[in-house]
Amino acid sequence: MPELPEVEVVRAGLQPVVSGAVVSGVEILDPRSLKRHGGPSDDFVDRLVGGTIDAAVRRGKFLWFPFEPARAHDEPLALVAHLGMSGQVLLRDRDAEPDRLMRIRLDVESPAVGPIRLAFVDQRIFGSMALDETVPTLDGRPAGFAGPRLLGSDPDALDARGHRDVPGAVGTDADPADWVRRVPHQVSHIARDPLDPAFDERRVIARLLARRTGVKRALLDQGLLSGVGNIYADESLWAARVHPEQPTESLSAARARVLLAEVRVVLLRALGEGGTSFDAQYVNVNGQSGYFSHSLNAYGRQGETCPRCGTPIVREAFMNRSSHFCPRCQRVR
DNA sequence: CACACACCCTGTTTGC
DNA sequence: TGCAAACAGGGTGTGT
Repeated sequence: MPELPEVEVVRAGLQPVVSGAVVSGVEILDPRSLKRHGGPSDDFVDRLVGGTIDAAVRRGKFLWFPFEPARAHDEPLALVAHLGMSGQVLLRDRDAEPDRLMRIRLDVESPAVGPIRLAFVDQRIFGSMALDETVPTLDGRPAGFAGPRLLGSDPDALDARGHRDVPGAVGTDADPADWVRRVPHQVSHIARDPLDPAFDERRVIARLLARRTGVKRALLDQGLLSGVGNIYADESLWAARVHPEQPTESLSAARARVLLAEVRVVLLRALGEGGTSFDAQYVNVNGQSGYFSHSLNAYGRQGETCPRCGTPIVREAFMNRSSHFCPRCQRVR
């Protein structure tokens, strides 16, 4: 469940369960799911067991759990999870039948719900878990979103750009905990996402216009802005009436602002519908699917009519994937 | 530094 | 029905 809304749905589902939870047991069923862990499986297990998870934090498509090891460590650690193309984190009873494609099993004692299992399930093994050191954020702002509820679920908390920035809430500037302003080393090169209160819109637009590539490639560059993948790139470009191959250097700042505004609208709408799901592969922590697939205007709709003008949506090969757009509404100009 | 591309993997769906 | 090919929403490393 790979893009920002789907990862946020998972994060929000885990946050109340993992906060303050003590890890009681870890089993690596497939070591390939630890490929981003800088050490052997034994090291992963040994350092995790007995420790306490502080929270569930997300930046873009990356999810991590700030973590206090059983024995005081010189540097704060984080358990980093990336879902890749097909990863899931599912909450299961410990005596439940194991999920067939479970790669990592984490048993925790949760203050909120008691003993429970976090099952890392991943068909294609593009996802991973890892223990990683953390570094302070460069701008001194919170490293990601760690709120107690789904991002965007409280309309009163959103500012004009769709940002949530509530003083005093976990994961905002007012939170004194150390982990709030520390980011896992392997996430530190990932840019902030467009729903992050610390997202620097002017700087991102300046960098976007300075590139010499197609605008969709830029939208997918997680070092420029994070959280947008193939589905939401296509949906945002459709909403903003921008062709995916529109050269970035030909965009006006005004058009770039409109595009980023549409990115936010699309991400927030998807959040409101629990994310996009095409099948059982993409589910929340309880195994339930979202509904945004019913709201798609371009993605996966090749041959069907554009909801705006009635022209058939086309699909074109793009970076080993596909772009879907309306050839009439979205022209290179 | 920025960009384009190859690569990593497996299970399910499709088309013959 | 059986089989192979196509397909899938990710990030990273490398070479230019």
